[in-house]
Order: sequence, then structure tokens, then C-alpha cells
Amino acid sequence: MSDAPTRPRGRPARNDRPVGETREAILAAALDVFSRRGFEGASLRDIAAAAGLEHSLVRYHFTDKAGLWRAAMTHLIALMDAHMLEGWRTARTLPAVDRFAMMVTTYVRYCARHPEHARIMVHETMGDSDRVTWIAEHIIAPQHRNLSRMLETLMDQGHIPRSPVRPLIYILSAAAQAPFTLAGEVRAAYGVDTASEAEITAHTQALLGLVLR
Amino acid sequence: MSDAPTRPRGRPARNDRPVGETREAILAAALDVFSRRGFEGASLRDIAAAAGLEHSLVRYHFTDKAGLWRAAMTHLIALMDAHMLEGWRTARTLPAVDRFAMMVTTYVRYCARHPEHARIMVHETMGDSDRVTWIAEHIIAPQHRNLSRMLETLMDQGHIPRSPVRPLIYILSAAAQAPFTLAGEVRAAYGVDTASEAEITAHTQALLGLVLR
DNA sequence: TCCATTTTAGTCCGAATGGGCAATAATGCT
DNA sequence: AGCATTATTGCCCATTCGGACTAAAATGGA
Repeated sequence: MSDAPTRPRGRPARNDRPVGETREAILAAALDVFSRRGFEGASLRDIAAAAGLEHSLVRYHFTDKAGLWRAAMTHLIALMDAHMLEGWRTARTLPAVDRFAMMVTTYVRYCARHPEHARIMVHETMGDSDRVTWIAEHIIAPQHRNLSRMLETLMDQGHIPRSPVRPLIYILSAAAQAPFTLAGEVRAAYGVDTASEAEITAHTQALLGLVLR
Repeated sequence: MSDAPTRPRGRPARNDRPVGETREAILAAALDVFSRRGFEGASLRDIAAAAGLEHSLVRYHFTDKAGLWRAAMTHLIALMDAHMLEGWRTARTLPAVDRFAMMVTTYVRYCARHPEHARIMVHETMGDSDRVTWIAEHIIAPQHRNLSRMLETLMDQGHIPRSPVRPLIYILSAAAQAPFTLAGEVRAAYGVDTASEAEITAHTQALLGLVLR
């Protein structure tokens, strides 16, 4: 096995990627592949290939598959915070109902732009892996704290029927995510692209029309 | 329903499982594993082990991994039809609003008892595999046909705000499924078992209270 | 009784997986 | 200029995967 035209071992092709971008590219690819295949189903080689790299490079940057998963989740939280903050800036001065409507609108748009998010939640929320605990603590808890405060206010003001908060939170979040999480189903069943601007506003209208009346 | 003496043919399993049960056991295991790992992530060996068998036996009964998947889906549809039919029998004579409430109640209970269903939808509804097409045709289309008829009636009678039907369908289905699809998340974040009787009725109440008012 | 059929287990294979590791090119510090 | 660090590739490993194939055990029909 000696003779082959042994190509140089080291670091040959440094194509055009600016150095700092590699990590980011891997994280984006990881979110995509993890959301489509789940943790066990996702392969480091697929993720690397999606970013145009060799799989060992993923391990160099993130050590482990588990390490990559945690880094990708942290990245996802940052994306969500950045998106939601923008809506919050214009919403914070509004009266409670309009603030709620604004935040729902913002969240629906986030779901449309990052369907990976809800998909990963469904994937990882089973069994009793450490990943469920991590998600519950770092993503669910803060999110629900905000939402339940808003919902209590809306119930006090009589805009939505009084009801235990936790069921309501899950109803609203799932309703907001649905058409984007299931985008492939909608495409296959109706031939419609739910990520389009028209579909996003139609969905937002339907949801707000149902909840606030 | 096998009575004692007539053992069906074939080599007995090491664990002397009644022969007719093998297929059913594999299908149940397949639904469970497929829902937790997705199609690619699920291994025939895991499914076989969950049913207490060797992986070759799965291939004997269902030929292919794809064949097993289709058989499991057909089985799932039968389970759903059986469950929903029971609700429909008592609901069909009721006035539209109560019929709707009864069907929602029945569906929520189905989601609680078969969380695999919604999880599989999320898993398989991505990419453009043939499985998406199969699901859209065999599960989504008939389901939505029924639901949209009911919703149109409710809108005509002014019980829910007029709105395009498709967004509404996704809002309602996702809302009904959410706490059970995400059961692990709820357990990790709140320490609550959403499959319990109390949680099922609480969720049903919250959903109906939000939609019908 | 003997043989075809049915149902099970066991074995082997090529491909893919997560991980370990050495080689090497680029960069930056002194 | 020299050297440590960083970023990258290629290759190796044991394990597991889907699948193909074979062996065996039990039954029923001839």
C-alpha cells in the first residue's frame, strides 16, 4: 500500500474562506442537519460536507458531536434573541394587547425563518437525554417566563379567556410554529410555500384573529 | 385471539412468543423507534431488539426498511381511525358546535395516547422524500377534508372568526398535539406528565375555551 | 412417512459512523 | 529568521448499519 500517488497530508487547499467564517459555517450546517436528522441521525461527515469541509475539522473545532450540538444550540439562542429583541424594541412602549400582537407577529416570522428551531425541539425533547434538560433550562424556561407574564396581563384585562397558563403557552407556541415546522407537509399536500411573505402574514392574521377578539 | 392448542406453524421463537403476535410486536416497536429516531436514525436492529427479536426477522416479515415504514404507517392510520370513529359515533347526532367540541376532545386524547403520530409527522415532513408524499396523500388529505368541512360550518354559524381554512387547520392540529409531542420537554421543564388524565382534560379545556367563546 | 412451507436464528459483507492521530500549511510573536 | 500556535487534510480504527444468504425448527398436506 506504499506506492500510491500519496497526496500531501497536511493543509493543502485553503480555498477562499476567510478564516473566521469556518466556525460559523459549521454551526449553520449543524443546525440544518441536526434539525433534519436528529442528533443520532446526523453525521459529522454530512455536517462537514454541508459546510464544504472534512469531518475531522468539525472535531478540531468542537471536540465532540455533543460539543458541536451544544455550540449549535448556543448559536441558535443567539439568533433567536437577536430576532426577538428587534420586535421587543418597538413593542415595549405599546399597550398590552398591541404589544402581544407585535410579539406574536415577530415570533411567527422567526419561526418561518428558522424552522430548524421547532424541529430540533421535537427531535430532542424525547427520551431523557441530557439534551432535554439542557433545552428546558436554557431555552424553555426563560421563554415561558416572558410569555406567561404577558398572558397573565391579557387575562386580567379580559382579552383572552382565563385559563391555566402552561396549556395556553403550549397552544400558542405550537400554533405559531406549525406551518413552518411542517413546511414539507404543506408543500406536498397543498403545493404552497409557507415561508413566503403572503403565507406568513396570512398565518399571523389567522392566529391573532383566533386569540384576540 | 388464539386459544390453546392450535399453534401456528413455524419455528418457535426462543422466547416462545405466540406466533401471530410477532408482526404486531414489530409494528408497535417500529412506530416507537421511528418516532424517536426518524427514518434514517432508526435501525432495524433496534426495532427488532425492542420487540425481542433478531433483525433478520424484521426483514423476513417486511422485506425492506421502507416496507416496514409503510406497514407501520398503515398500522398507525388504522389505530387513528379506530380511535376517532368512537368519538364520531357519539358526536354525529349533536349540533355542529358540540360535535366539534367532541371531536377535538377525542383528538386530544388520541394525541396523548399516540404521541408517536405527531412526532413522525415532524420527522418525515422534511426534505422531499417519497415518504412526505405518501403521508400527504394517505393521512393529511382525508384528515383535512373532514376538518375543513367542520370549520366552514362553524364559521358560517359565527362560532369562530372567519378566516382562511388552511392556516386554521394547522393552528388547531398543532395546538391539540403540542403538550404530548413535547412531553419530554414539559417533564424536564415543569416536572409534569402530560399523559395523565388531569393534564389531558386541562389541555382540552384550555383549547376549547380559546377557540369557542 | 416425507416433503413443502412457514417462521425463526445466525453469519457474512460492503458502506458509513464517531473518534484518534499524524502531517503540514499558514499565521503571528519574539 | 526562528518558533509556537492555529487550522486544515488524510488515514486508521472498532463498531454498527442495511441487506443477502443460509441453517434450523416446527407444522400441515401428500
